[in-house]
Amino acid sequence: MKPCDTQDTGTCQRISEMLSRIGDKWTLLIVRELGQGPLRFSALKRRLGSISQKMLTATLRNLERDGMVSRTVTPATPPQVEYALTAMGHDLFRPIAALAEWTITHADAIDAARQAYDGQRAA
Amino acid sequence: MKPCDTQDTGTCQRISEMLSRIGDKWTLLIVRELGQGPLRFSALKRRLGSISQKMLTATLRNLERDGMVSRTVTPATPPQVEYALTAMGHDLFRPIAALAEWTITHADAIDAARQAYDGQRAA
DNA sequence: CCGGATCCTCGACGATACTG
DNA sequence: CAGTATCGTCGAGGATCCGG
Repeated sequence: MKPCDTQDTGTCQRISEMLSRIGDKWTLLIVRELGQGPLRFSALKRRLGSISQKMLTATLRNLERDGMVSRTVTPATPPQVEYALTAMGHDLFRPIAALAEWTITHADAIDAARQAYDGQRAA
Repeated sequence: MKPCDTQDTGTCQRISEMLSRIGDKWTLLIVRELGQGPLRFSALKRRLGSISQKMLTATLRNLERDGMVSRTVTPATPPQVEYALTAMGHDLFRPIAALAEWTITHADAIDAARQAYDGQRAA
């Protein structure tokens, strides 16, 4: 029932690792873009706007290594590289969407809690 | 359907923020412990083993500020402080459990993808 | 027992310049 | 176009000491 209660420590760390990956600065945004269809490197970079090439490359490498994203090179001049979500990558959407929905429905309550907490400290 | 597709940028950032919080080094482990019942500061620290007091305090403060955890002080010598999940904190379990389940069922596929990726680079 | 204050280390991330 | 390499910054997190 609970995320880790019945799991051994290794499995729990695994879950935490997954959360860290998705919770990092760019993964969610990249997966979001690719969720709408394959994109080339530059197109992806343009859509994300403020990301550096370094981080885009690194994040894509991680996603590729974990089998979430496929990388297809089309030999040409200039070269073309297309990134797309794999089946597993798409699958990942479902549980993330659940967490997203939870966050949206609780956003007001969280804000209220923060204001209450901060207000109390000012006194 | 998708986590952020239909959401404005602010909401998407909100979701990312939530993922970062849960994905940080200690939050999941702490929430996991408190999910089984309230605990005092030292007991929590003992259970987590390798955490520093600083990080335990900081993480608990964040959770308290967001309304996920309640902090109850019992005046005494020595002082007693008990931490417990709030209703909202318990609620958080559900979407996290979904992600945990996903991770467990795909763990083997991810491992295989990593080995394939790493193996190819060695050549 | 609880937790604040301080110092230090280290990895994430960004900016820039360079290559096939 | 799609990267790699290098450098610098900054904050997360650990260790330790101190106070209520």
